[in-house]
Amino acid sequence: MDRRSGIRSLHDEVVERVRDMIVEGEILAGSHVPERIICEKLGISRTPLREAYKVLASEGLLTLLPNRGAVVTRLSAQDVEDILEMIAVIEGLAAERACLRASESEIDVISDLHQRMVAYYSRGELSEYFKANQAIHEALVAAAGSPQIVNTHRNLTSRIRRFRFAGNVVADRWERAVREHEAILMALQDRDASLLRALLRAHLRNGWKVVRQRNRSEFIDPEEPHSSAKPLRAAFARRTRDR
Amino acid sequence: MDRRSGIRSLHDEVVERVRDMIVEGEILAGSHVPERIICEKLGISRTPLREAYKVLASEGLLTLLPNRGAVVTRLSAQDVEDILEMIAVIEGLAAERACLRASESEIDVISDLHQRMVAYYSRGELSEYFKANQAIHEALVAAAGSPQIVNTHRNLTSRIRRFRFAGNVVADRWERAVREHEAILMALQDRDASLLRALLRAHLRNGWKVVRQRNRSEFIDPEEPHSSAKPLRAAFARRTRDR
DNA sequence: TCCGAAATGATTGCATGCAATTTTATGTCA
DNA sequence: TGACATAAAATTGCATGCAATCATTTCGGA
Repeated sequence: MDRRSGIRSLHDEVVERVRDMIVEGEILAGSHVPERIICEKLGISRTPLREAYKVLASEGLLTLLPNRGAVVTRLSAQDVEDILEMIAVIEGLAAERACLRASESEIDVISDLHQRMVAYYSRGELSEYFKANQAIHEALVAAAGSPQIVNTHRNLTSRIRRFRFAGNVVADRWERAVREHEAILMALQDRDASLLRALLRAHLRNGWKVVRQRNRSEFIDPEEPHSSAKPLRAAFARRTRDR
Repeated sequence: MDRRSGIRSLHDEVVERVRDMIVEGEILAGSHVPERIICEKLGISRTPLREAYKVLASEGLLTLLPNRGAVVTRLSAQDVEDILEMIAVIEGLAAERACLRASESEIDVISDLHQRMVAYYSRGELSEYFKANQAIHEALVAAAGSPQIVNTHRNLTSRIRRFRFAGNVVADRWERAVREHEAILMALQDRDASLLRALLRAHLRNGWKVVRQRNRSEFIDPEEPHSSAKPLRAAFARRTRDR
């Protein structure tokens, strides 16, 4: 939680490493994640890993089954939509605050980020574009001046980040996303809170449409939310066979 | 996280126990919480406790200082207000959903809870009233039919539950709170989402006014967010000497 | 061959131990 | 007495070990 000290203990590092593995798809949704495998991959013992698992479970990325290990949480399309709706209202709240109390220099920083993002777009640098994009949303929330809001926003975005990750963008959507961002920036500069809120909401919705199309197979049926025993067994069999 | 299995592992139990200690004020905000003390109090070893600490820190109730242990997070008045604002928009989102998709029987359950709560009120049973009150808010959010929203709502409410705990109610506020709840229930029965949202928001705001009055000394100055200076000073002296 | 129970193997849950860091106590010098 | 450095004690971070639980396999019987 507390990121202001430069000292980073091992379990903190592990939380980020494992989170990245999940977000970047290195570990597939629904798959079983035995402690030993990750321990060996990271070269650590089980204690800090287990502590990291607890944190990731509390963030909603892992689901811990008592005595049966951890699985990467599978989300239904409805789950993703719900999380996006929550992000929308939280960003809306942040937007209102930001319009009221952000300093001009804070807005200038966001404006700079935006210009940089546009540059990445025109050069076709997708990965850099994504980072800048995310930085803008974070900066916008941060401009509300509330660590609590920043925390909650980060928690929510981390749950669905893997769906927004590279590969989930098509040329058409990319161009529109940039235009939407332009409108967002202008609304912020005009400190038009209600317009900003509406634009952010639409931006999130539009992004979701694309993700939904492309990842349809990824989502589970909300009526049967849990990976049955079969995939566990299959995953296990595969692993033991592989060595 | 997964609450449907009856099996509760020790660290889960510990999370709840320690959370209750914090929420109920047994451990004061800002105080240092050495592992050994809690271990002995609960009769467990440090491993499950440390895992619980990580979860509570990720929920925002504890702040972990690397190599220096855990302190109960102190919130500024602004922090509490920000969290309440987030609860308001999340409950608003849930309200909209609930008005759209809740079944009549779900609404009836909430209505029953309300009647029970009113009965506790008229009998002056504060503690029971609080439980019913909380159950209503949870049921209302649950009526939106989204586990994700329920999770996030619970996470937010747990951060400030200690401020709403018993003793924070005065007769005048109590009566008004009951009346507000009556209006809330009626709006839900009419499935009037925008009215419901406004009522929930006002309800939260009014509750906050009272808490703010009564707990003023509890809150920290947002500009100086850290606990006691004494232990920090020793660490600082050492650090400066070292370079 | 198929089904079910005991045995085997692997994995998780928790306790303990040791090294590293921090905090407190002690001692020295001005 | 007070400031500073050193020594001792306490606390945290991580690794390891053992018991408990779960998954798989083996074996016996129909």
